[in-house]
Amino acid sequence: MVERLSHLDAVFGSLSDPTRRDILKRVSRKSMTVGEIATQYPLTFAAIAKHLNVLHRAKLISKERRGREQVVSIAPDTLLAASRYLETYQQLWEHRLDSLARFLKTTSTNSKGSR
Amino acid sequence: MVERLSHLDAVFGSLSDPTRRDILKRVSRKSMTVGEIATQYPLTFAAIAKHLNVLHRAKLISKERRGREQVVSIAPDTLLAASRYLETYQQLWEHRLDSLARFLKTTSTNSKGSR
DNA sequence: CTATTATTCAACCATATGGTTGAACGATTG
DNA sequence: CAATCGTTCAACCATATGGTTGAATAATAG
Repeated sequence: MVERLSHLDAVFGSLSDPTRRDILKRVSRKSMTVGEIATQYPLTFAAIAKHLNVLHRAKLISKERRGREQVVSIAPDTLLAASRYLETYQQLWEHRLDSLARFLKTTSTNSKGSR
Repeated sequence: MVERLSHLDAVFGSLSDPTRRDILKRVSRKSMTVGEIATQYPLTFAAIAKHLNVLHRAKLISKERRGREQVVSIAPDTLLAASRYLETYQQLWEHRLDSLARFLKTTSTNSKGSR
């Protein structure tokens, strides 16, 4: 099921860093080991490991040990939840705009161009 | 069109705080003054003003002076951009899952009636 | 002009974050 | 077992963040 809502802190916090978004992009195309990921950036191995921890705590990725390597994969459900969250806002303001449109329509037929 | 990509840092960073998400929720229903918003939280006026600044820099809200008050409204386009961004990830992994499904299908027809 | 209301700015504090280096751990290879 | 490869952990540093209080500004009311 969808996690407690405060989980969104971690999800959006993770997404606020460009390196982490880039890691997520790469991993969403193809699962990669921690080492493979680390070579793609001008940062230390440890820095990348930290970013992966952040993504893991937010449940945006999953890790699976394969021999001595650790394979990182994307965790689609969490992204879906975040996306759904933003959609609710869209619905809210779309509803508002609709209401405004209706309001303008009814008042313009009613009023004599006041204000 | 859609803002420079580093803008996403600010957008997701803004969304990572529960107070700011709540402000956004309230404002998405109805435009409010800074003062009205501030009374809704157990924080100082200044703290709320800071949160509004963060949201404003991320272009998630807009402010408009009305007399001595400042009216805060939601800025739908930015939310839409963030939502679209997450959707591209969904598409990426959906594509991956589709590919996997096709792969499994073709390999099973190749083999001798497995399953 | 003065007072009042609404908001912003500035200085400060505590904690979180993103980065580093170097040591430690876990699994495989010889 | 020892050596090695891949990864994690710990300590540390600089800067960012979220909060406070108190002073300063902006617009209206008297």
